Amino acid sequence: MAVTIHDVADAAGVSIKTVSNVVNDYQHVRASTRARVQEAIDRLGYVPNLSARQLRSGRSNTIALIIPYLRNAYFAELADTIMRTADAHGLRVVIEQSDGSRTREFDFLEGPGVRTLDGVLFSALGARQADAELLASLPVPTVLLGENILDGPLDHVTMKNTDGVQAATRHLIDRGCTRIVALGGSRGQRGGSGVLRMAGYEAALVDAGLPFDEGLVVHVADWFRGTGYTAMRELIDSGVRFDGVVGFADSITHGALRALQDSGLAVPDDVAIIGFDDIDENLYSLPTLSSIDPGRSEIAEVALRFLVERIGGSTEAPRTHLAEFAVRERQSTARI
Amino acid sequence: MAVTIHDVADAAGVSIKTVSNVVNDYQHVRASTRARVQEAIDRLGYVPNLSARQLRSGRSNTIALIIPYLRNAYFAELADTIMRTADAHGLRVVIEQSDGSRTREFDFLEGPGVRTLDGVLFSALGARQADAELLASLPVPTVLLGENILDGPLDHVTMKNTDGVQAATRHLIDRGCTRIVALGGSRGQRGGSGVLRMAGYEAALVDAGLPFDEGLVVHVADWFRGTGYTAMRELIDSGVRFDGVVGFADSITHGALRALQDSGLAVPDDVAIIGFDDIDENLYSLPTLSSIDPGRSEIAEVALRFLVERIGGSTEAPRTHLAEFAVRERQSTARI
DNA sequence: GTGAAAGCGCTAACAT
DNA sequence: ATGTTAGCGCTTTCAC
Repeated sequence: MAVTIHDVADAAGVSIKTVSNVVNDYQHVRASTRARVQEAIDRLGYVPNLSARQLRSGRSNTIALIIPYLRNAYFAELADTIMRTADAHGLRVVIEQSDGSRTREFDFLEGPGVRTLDGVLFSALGARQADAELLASLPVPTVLLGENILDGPLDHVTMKNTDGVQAATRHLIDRGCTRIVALGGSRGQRGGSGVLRMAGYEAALVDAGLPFDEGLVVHVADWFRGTGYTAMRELIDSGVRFDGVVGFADSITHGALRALQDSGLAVPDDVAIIGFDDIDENLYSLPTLSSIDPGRSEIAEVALRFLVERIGGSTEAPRTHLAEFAVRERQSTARI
Repeated sequence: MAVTIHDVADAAGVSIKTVSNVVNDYQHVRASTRARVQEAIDRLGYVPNLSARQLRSGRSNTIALIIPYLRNAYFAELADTIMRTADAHGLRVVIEQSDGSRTREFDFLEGPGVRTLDGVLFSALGARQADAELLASLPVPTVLLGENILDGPLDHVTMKNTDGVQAATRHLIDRGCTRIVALGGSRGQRGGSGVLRMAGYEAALVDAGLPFDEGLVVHVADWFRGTGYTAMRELIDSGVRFDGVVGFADSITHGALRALQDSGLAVPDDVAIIGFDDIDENLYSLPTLSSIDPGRSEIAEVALRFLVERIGGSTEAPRTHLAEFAVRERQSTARI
């Protein structure tokens, strides 16, 4: 059997309360007592039982991060950033993959596992605006990342989807592009990132006095590389002409880039292309991929700050924070 | 306060034991009783408290996966595969990032958090052969993934590093390459994957009667894209001539690919290049990257099977399993 | 500054 | 087939 607080107490000749005080860095413990207890802890190799601590205190110092897919580089990089930021708050992070399924999202959010957590960061993909009410009655503090549910009952930290894509589109226009493909527009729900990003595309066209051509809008069902590849191949094969592409996620944009090249189109000479997310891969692809940096570390920092405040009992009205974005210019949109 | 088993028992007019029996799908419960209890559970919205269950039973149905870096696509894809496999065993997975640091690895393995877990899958990077003894006395069942500690006290599931790189090198030789760079050889410890892969490279040269040239061996400190890029640039700038590259990890190989192209070398015409890991990115790079598929799903399946057996109390002698590999031929090594 | 006692919610051992 | 009881290891409350 493992060493318990009682064993330490016996060995040090004190009560378990005193051992607990030492373990938890309680201030008012006589130095000599503390030393004696610490010696016993070290000698016996005592390690506190977190299950017991959690059952009693109701706190686990652990939060969950719900994301759709770990294989998607954007989410893997987000998870990494969040884990490191959480570390600084003394919080551990467990990652849940939802596969973008609303059912899986809520199975987790309402299941027994979530109650062992101090809070949740929820990057929703399946959940909709209509689920706002369900989100209002979750058992633990939750902060939303990403889109889909706007003006909901929860703190919400995300990126400037519309402004970012508008800047990306303007970047292509400034470069001389006039027929720009919007890759990743989704027929999806109001408030989904596909829709928000589409708005940025349209706004940039309006600003520049360029016509909006429905034939340049490519819808996709998901954001895997292969989906971007297939969609771009089909567009090219359909005979549509264009000189720029703004991809709504780097993953599909890399697929599209490859499709352009397979079709004999030179990038950026024939077609300039820019993505969104600024994943590590962009720095080493051929050509390197211009992208919108959505401010991942700002998102991680603010989301954790909000969550820690809620865990601490804050009952402020729900807040929304949009991280600053930046255009990262690389070879795929270089001037010829 | 949350609804407890007592509340349900009162509501259903039974004892807490009966509620527990229903919740845990114990067979010998009268159908009518079960229905009554279930109704109370649903009506009250009872959800079991996992902390209490774990404290009492000593089981959490959760395992940890320790990996160096989530940002590295190989590990992100491995984590995904393992999470899905674990799901089928009814196990949850928490991911720990070690940054490849021995200290971080052992801080976790010997810390309080690990005792709340039923087992650990440990992809060691910092730990060494010399740590074998420490690994023998871990508090929970642990299965090793990857290299570094061979013939240790634990079950060990990994890939055919030597055979895989030997096949990759032979693939280049078959294609006509005679001066092949080994990218990723490490001066590291005996048993590290860099060393094992290096052995495969040398074996293939011997088989083919090709000379071993130390000048074609490039050492790297880590496996990030940028490291591969820099190392390849330096090699090229040094004036060494070569017509093939076998990269010991896809990440550094993608960096090297980009460096070749930046230096005006055509792939595969001037230089053929093959990697190791078979990450998703290989399918969409320009050119697509040939690679060794190390058998990730087999690794995940066997590792979980071993771990589940150990959790079940198996005291068999430590086993080693090497997954089958496969050469995935793509454009980067296509015959001209 | 330290101790005694209670009890978090559950499962397991033993009754019946 | 169901009930009773004990106790997992800890933190918390209240004494002193």
